Amino acid sequence: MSTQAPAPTRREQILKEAARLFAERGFHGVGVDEIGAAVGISGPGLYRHFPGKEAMLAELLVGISGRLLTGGKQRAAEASGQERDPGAVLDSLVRGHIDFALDDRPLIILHDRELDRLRDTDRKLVRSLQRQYVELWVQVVREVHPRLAEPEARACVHAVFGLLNSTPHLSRPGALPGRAATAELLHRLALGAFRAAADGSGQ
Amino acid sequence: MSTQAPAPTRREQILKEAARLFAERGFHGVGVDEIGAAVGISGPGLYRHFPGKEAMLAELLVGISGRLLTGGKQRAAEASGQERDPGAVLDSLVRGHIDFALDDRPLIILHDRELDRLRDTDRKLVRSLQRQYVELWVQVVREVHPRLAEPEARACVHAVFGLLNSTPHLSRPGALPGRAATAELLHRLALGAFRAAADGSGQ
DNA sequence: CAGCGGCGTTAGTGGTCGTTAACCTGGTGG
DNA sequence: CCACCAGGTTAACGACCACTAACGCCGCTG
Repeated sequence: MSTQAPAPTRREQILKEAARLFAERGFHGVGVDEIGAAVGISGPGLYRHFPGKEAMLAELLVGISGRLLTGGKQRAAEASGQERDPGAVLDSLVRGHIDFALDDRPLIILHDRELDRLRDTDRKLVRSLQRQYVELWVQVVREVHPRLAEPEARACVHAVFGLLNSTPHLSRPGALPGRAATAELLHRLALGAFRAAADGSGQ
Repeated sequence: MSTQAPAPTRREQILKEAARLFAERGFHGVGVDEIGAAVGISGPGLYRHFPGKEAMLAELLVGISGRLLTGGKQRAAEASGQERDPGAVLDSLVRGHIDFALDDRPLIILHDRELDRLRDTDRKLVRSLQRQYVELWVQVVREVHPRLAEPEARACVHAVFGLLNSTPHLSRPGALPGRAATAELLHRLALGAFRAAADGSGQ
């Protein structure tokens, strides 16, 4: 890869540590002094980089929602030469989401846990990005499984997100098989769930 | 049914409202005055019923973990006449968990979100109950799908919990099909996920 | 070399929150 | 009728916390 960790800026350090702490103890459970200490500066020094504690959370949530969406759009687009194969697109979406869940565990946790701590305007933005991401999935799922009506497809997508996002919640990471095996397992679980939902009431 | 809502005691009112508020805004995000106001008394009056705010959370989490476990044990036991059918047991476990997730949404949310706000002793108790519940599922899943090794089965169970617990997270309940339809859909998703995981790498 | 702006620091400050203290009140049993 | 107790009340206290103020250091740039 050409991107070789180009010396993380202070802002990025702060965001990374804030994400970890917020995920561990909750937004209200972490003080600014702790965040500062985690990057080697203390307390109010953070205000040289962010206008406030909530701004950090907002940037984290907008960031991850945006990256999920753009990643999803990209995968949906690049797999669509003429004669696009919907199954391959869904496959790619699932794999991309799994990579996210396994590599950015704190962000995935924050993403559906601390959304309500945002100001109205930020929360609306994040929700909009999340909604677009869901709709992207719904569309692809319905191409692969045309028997699924739209509300059912949307419910399935939400449920599968719950499935894919479940791994970060495990306290000790050692409880899982290796990363590759876990990814493969989640992949099978997700696709199997969609297929079972689409196979109608007759099993 | 013979149980016809036998006049909820004050303690029960408090627990119910506290569960709702904790689920909405997080343990640290809710003040004791709000909890009091939600049941018509104000602030410190709660201390006639609980030794502190954390005791409410502890009772909620121990309560739900315990009820999940005893419910699961019961279902596993009653389905096991001689010639027990593992598929039916798993079916029953899934249905029972879905009922819980759909009927006690706040508790399900708290259950995997605010565990870390407990004192050591309470947290250990809850974790122990959760672990037993997981192991119960793992055992049944491996009877139904013997090809699954134990670590994989455990990972699958965690993931399916994530799937089943995903519905409470949806902000507006109106986004789903009716309760029965949602339950049926979740049931198919869960069993389909297990089956797909067990069907090995060949799809 | 002067000055200035980025990036810290420490010392407050106002507000919130969990908890305790002290007091009140209506029903109940001796 | 009186004592008591369960279950409230309001007032206050101490800790904590996000944020601001005032100041200091240091590497640029002109």
